[in-house]
Amino acid sequence: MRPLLHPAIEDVPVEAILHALSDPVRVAIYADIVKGSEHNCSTFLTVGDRDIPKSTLSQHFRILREAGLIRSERRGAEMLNTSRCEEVERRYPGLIGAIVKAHEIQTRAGRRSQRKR
Amino acid sequence: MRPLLHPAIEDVPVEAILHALSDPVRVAIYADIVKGSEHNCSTFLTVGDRDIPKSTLSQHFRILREAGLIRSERRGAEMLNTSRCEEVERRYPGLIGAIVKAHEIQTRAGRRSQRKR
DNA sequence: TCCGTGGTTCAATAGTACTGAACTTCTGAA
DNA sequence: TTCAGAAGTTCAGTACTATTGAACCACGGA
Repeated sequence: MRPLLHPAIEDVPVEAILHALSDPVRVAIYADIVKGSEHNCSTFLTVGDRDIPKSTLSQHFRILREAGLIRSERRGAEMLNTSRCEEVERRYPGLIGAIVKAHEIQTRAGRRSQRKR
Repeated sequence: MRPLLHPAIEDVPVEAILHALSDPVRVAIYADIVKGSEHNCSTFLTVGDRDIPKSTLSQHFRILREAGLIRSERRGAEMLNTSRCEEVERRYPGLIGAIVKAHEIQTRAGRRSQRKR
């Protein structure tokens, strides 16, 4: 297996970060990781009410990783993913916070409008 | 020609905004429009040092428009594009500001490293 | 009414993303 | 040790999205 790639934040264009977070599954995953607890990939085999195949999940993690958003470390058989938000914050202040907050706002609004139905 | 679609901000998912701004050409265009002046599309027939075909440009504007980021109005033969950032700001506070700022930081860093070469 | 300018639409092609199947790596049990 | 199982990755085929040239529409002015 090829080694995990963790680019320096300086080498990550904003576009890559926005692209990584422009997928509903990936923001959901990332928002969860940012909350602070360590996660392995299998935590996310279902996101919302969708089942995600593990090959897809693996790609999602790769994209988050290569956008400099998370750090993945092999721990035995599994993988521990932690957020790199301090680094991102240093380079692009306020960016991650605003996106995660926007995601929360949307999630709350979504739950409200679901209750109405 | 079909009428221009301007969704209500409430109907725009964050993912659409991030996706719209995850393209280098589109952020560049949007950053310019946010600065406040009105623009028609042809202003952007070259972005940076790339030539953009006008069909492509038209699609980029459509994506920005359908992400709720800009408002386009026909003025005679041309199109005036203005930013809807107050509305976006009301729904997703801090988001646009952080992204535009990140884009500036990157542009500055890019110019610096080009000078070094 | 015709031309030029500014945009859009269409359809073909190029480029990404998703996913099942096969594989690797590690752990724990027998 | 060996084997089964759990956690991920890789590959390759298919499905989706983006880009772009060509043809078109819409308006304004000569």
